[in-house]
Amino acid sequence: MTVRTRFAPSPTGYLHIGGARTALFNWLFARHHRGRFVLRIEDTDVARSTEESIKAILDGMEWLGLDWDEGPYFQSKRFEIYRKHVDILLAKKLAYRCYCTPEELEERRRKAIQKGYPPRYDGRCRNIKDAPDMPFAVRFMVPEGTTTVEDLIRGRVSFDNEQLEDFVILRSDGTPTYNLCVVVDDAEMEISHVIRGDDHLNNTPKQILLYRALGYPVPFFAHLPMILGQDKTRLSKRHGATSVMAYKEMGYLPHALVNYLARLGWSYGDQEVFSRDELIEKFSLENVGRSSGIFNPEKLLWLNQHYIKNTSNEELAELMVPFLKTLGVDPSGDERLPRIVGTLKERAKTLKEMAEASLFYFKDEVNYDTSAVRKFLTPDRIELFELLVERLSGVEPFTEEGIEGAFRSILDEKGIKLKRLAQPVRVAITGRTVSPGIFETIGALGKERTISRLKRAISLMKDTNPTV
RNA sequence: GGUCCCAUCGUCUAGUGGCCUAGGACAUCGCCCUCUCAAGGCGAAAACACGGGUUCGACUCCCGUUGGGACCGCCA
Repeated sequence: MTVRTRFAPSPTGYLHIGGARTALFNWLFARHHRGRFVLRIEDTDVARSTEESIKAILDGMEWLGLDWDEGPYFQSKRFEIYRKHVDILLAKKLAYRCYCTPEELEERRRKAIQKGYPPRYDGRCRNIKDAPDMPFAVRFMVPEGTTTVEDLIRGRVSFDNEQLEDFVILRSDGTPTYNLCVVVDDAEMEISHVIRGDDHLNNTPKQILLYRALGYPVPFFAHLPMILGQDKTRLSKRHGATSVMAYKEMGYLPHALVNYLARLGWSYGDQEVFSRDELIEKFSLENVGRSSGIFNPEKLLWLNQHYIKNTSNEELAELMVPFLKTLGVDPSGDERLPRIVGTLKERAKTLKEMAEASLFYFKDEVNYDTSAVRKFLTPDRIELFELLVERLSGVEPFTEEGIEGAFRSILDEKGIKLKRLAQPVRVAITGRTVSPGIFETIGALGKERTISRLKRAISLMKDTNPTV
């Protein structure tokens, strides 16, 4: 049997963290088994579905590298197929027309809750005659008995059919509902494994009943635990960024998010870091946990930092360009970029952070931190700086080793510690007290710029009444 | 309210009856390294929700309690 999985989002918003993980697990399962991964857009709710949302979901999938083999299929274009299935059920007397109006149902539901009864449809239209002129919905006739879900993650879960009401499969406006569409599509698209969120477990018996009524084979089910926010409630906007694309904008690497999401609910011994191929190779439903997990942004951040650190300078240079541009820097043609990135990548948690930290390399005017200047750019270092300018000018080629040599020669002569010289120089060329290593910073900045910044600092120090 | 699911450090988790004095990772704290900040290294603190069984022996199996979550729509 070839494995076929699917991701079936409804386009009523962006691709969020929870959806992305569901998509990822389906994708991993399909790839692991060399099966097919299908994308299907569940847009039967015409009122709430939007084009932007479809695009947002596709963009998110693409960014994460979750490529699909078939689709996207759109349920809105398959209404005829669903109608046909409803007719079959109607003909087999496994479904019936219901003439109750939504208002009546709402009223009855309200009363039931008030009296403490379960708010369930009572099946009153089961045996009434068809009235051709009246608007109707179609309900599935739930048989008596027990329905058991054989879940690959939860095990065997049984439901008493009495708990299932005769649910609507076709609305009075002629559009089909979720439970019907999902079954028809999964059956027709020959989905072998339905891997989805825990929140669908309670729908599963209804769907199994539908598969049977329609004469379709029942697929395997696997219900993934939910992802919760810090307060243990279902992850939502209140918990901060939940849109996948928001993470792109914040400077996350797609694979960091993939790695993080994979480990939220799934594990492989003590291993935390997985390449894409490793994930595919090692993923299995057996190692998916059963309890819901809390989304932990700090661990994601750590993974992001880890991957930034381990990405090549060239690649990072390219990834950082859009972030620089939004900061007003156009680095195109600047050959220093890979090297600059190299000095920053050990200490950046996001691409955005890295871009911000790199600004001093590009701006002609150093943005001085006043208290740093006051503390480190004092007149007693003028001589040291002049000496450094002289030595640095003689360094050719301008390599890190050469730069360090220039520094060391001064330190030896003056009998001072590197600290004495490095901090003021750092302030002079970056404007602040925190930066990458001083030699690599100077190397990446370049000879001309370094010397001009040192000279500018010297004149600042000479100025008894400096304005910075 | 009814039904269903879940329960190991703050968080993600390892653990499938003796290997557990419960392991790893993030976060936290300390030390080392050091030109600042990071990174890195070393170390510390930190958990089997509770109560009953079953068993020679339970984190592991069963039951209950408690707690959390989901679903109960002519939403998906």
